[in-house]
Amino acid sequence: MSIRNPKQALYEQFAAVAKALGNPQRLELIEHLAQGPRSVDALAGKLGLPIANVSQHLQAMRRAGLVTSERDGKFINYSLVDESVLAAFAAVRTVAERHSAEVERVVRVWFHRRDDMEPVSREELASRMNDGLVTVIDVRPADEFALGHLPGAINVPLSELESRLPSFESGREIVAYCRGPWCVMSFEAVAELRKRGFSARRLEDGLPEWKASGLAVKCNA
Amino acid sequence: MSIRNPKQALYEQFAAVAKALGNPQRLELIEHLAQGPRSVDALAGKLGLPIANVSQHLQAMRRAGLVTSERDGKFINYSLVDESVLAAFAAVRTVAERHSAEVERVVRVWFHRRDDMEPVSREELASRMNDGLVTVIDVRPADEFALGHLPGAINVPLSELESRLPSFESGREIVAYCRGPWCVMSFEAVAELRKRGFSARRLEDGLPEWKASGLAVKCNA
DNA sequence: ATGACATTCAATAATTATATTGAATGAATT
DNA sequence: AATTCATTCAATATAATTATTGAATGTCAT
Repeated sequence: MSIRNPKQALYEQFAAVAKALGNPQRLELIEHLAQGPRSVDALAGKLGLPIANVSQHLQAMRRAGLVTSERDGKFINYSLVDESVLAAFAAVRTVAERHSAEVERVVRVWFHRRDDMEPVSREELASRMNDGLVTVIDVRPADEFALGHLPGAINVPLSELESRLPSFESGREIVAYCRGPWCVMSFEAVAELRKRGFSARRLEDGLPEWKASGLAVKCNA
Repeated sequence: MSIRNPKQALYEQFAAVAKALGNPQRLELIEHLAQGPRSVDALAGKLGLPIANVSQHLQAMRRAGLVTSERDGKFINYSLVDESVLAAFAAVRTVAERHSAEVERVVRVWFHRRDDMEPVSREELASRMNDGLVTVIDVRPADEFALGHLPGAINVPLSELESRLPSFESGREIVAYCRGPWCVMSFEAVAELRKRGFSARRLEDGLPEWKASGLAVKCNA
């Protein structure tokens, strides 16, 4: 590394952070890490990528100051360094959402009509849960649910949704949530539920954002 | 480009935005564009880079949806697409500031003691300006000053600071600002002023943040 | 100690990013 | 129409990123 002036040195540091965010796999890793600490192995399983590859990505993120790691027996658990990483991800997403026609197109093509998917705000959901007016389903896999979920939510992994449909009260509104604002699982759940005649909506964003806004989270540990 | 699932497609879009932020030159361009629209030529002059190089960076940013361009005669003026780009830059900076020991080191080495450089908040400056208690100097070059500055600020480009020192009232506090939170010019101005016995501080952040927070801006155009 | 397992390291190949150069384009001026 | 000037394009060389493979490291259980 050559001698630089301070301005360049700072810009390089900032660019290093942005660069660490500048890869689709790493963003997906961040979304998973936003749920809580995870081992390399668990992350590799979730993303369907080779372990060595995930390890390299995690190390790159550690170098940039996005994640930290801690050994726990045979496992090494990575976690996000703090909420500022999620805030940066969100800010990047905002730029993309506002300006990239491609994002709009993808959302529209895969999720049909955007207004059909108008989400429930956290505040609205919190108050309707208090009044007992709504069934909240967490469509993430069981292992992620166990590590933290909305109090009162029931875990209905997407793969089990169809088989568990008969157990839902038909008049009652259902709100689904998953990992985050662009996690496809809650979109798919809502689409499926509506096809079967249920009144269903998504929660805005996902569990990490719920947690970040100071609302209660329950955990099975 | 291969066929992807929607999740991958979205992550790729988000990553493209982060990637466009992931280069020190481009970040510096963003800081300049935060002051207002600029031509390729003007930007190249400010950064001291070849015009073709700057043109390529700007095109990369345009592809990612960070900037737009508009022809004005011989010139093509680029501008930031909106404040969300600055918000993303700020979020990235926050991650870097919190977690990168290197940033801290650079700041400390070049700016001596960090607490010496405690900035004035926008609110505080606004009220003290109202009371007429403070001299506000804009240490950016004259061309940037002309395109917008704090009302009541006087333009003292860093290069002219020394020769204009005698014109400053010695009892009065001086607040310096420049392009943004990490723009070195205001740090240097404050250091110089203090060396000469003046009471001087920096404004937190710079002009774009002042503007973004809804405070008035004056312009010579 | 030995084997099992999670992770990292090292080496490689393929892809992508970046800087540089000079030519091409397109708008204004003469 | 010829010139000037800002910008872009095209071609190239260099460097950085990414995925992949298999070996190495470190921890736990037996």
